[in-house]
Amino acid sequence: MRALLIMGPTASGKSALALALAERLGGEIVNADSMQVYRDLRVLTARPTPEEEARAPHHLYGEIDAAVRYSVGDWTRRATALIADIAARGRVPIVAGGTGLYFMALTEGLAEIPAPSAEVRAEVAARRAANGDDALHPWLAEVDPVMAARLSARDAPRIVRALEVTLTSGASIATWQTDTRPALAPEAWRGFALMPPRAPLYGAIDARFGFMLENGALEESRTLGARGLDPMLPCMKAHGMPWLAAHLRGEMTLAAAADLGRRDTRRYAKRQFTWIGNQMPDWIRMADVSLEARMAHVLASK
RNA sequence: GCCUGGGUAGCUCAGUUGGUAGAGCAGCGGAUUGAAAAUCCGCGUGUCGCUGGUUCGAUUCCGGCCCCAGGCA
Repeated sequence: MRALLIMGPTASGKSALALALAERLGGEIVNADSMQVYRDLRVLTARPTPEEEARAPHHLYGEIDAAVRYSVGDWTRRATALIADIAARGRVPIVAGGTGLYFMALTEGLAEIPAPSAEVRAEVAARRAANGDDALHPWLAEVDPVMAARLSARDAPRIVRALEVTLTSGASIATWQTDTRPALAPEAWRGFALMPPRAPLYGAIDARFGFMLENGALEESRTLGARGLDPMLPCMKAHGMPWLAAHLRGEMTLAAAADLGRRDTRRYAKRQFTWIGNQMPDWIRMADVSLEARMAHVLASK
């Protein structure tokens, strides 16, 4: 069975569409959202409810602890195996989520690169802590001029990654990345991108944040915050979490935290539109807004 | 009804002694190969309330009108 890939900006209704398709086609849903893989913030990350999960098989939702630094590589290996397994059982794999990089890893590929050694990671972290972020780019220019030229001097996460790979493997990450092959064959999938009008989507984002707060988002944040985890961990960066944490520390009002959470979410939606528009040229764009129209659209072109 | 203050970007405002205007926030465009809901790069998006007049030229000066906030009635 050909896999159906459903991408769209946050709050556009991906989960509802995936669920309706799964029920209609006998499908199983695979999560492609980098935050919904975590267990801790069910409400704040808009994960499907237990009732929704009971209506069709859901995979890769809420199974990772917030203390884990999950990655696109971890996800891609799991998702690829799951998609093959679902298809082998004669069911339709429906991959739904908003993380463009995850879909890209599936359809374009993710290079196999040796994991940086613990020693190198520690060395990079130590030098970063000692000399500051500004010292990272000059260092990269010494050991990997190609990547240094490619990256902005202020793009710390990518610079750190490039340093770690080069120092561990002895070869530039740019070299490793040239060997990239799709995890899914082109004929094995069909991609659909939800492209609703922007203004109403922003309205939905704003409204949803209020709904989240009314349904336990603040308590979730408090519980996660109480664990005292590194604020740089991915799960700690979920939209709203840093601001709600600041509010819980008494640094801002709940209203101010909510406004900032909404703003971050709107900006994220904009980046997702950009990703779809420029990284997913072959995906079928769907301007439809209603679930019925979207269902008809997908069923007609799958 | 009268007086005063104010109408400039989506919002809050600055400014132009007359040469079609700029900050913050919001927003927009782009990048994206193991943190990607991350991270980074780029961009003012404007009938200066409306309308006459003076002027080579008006958002700016003058007249009239409209709207908003106070105050006096």
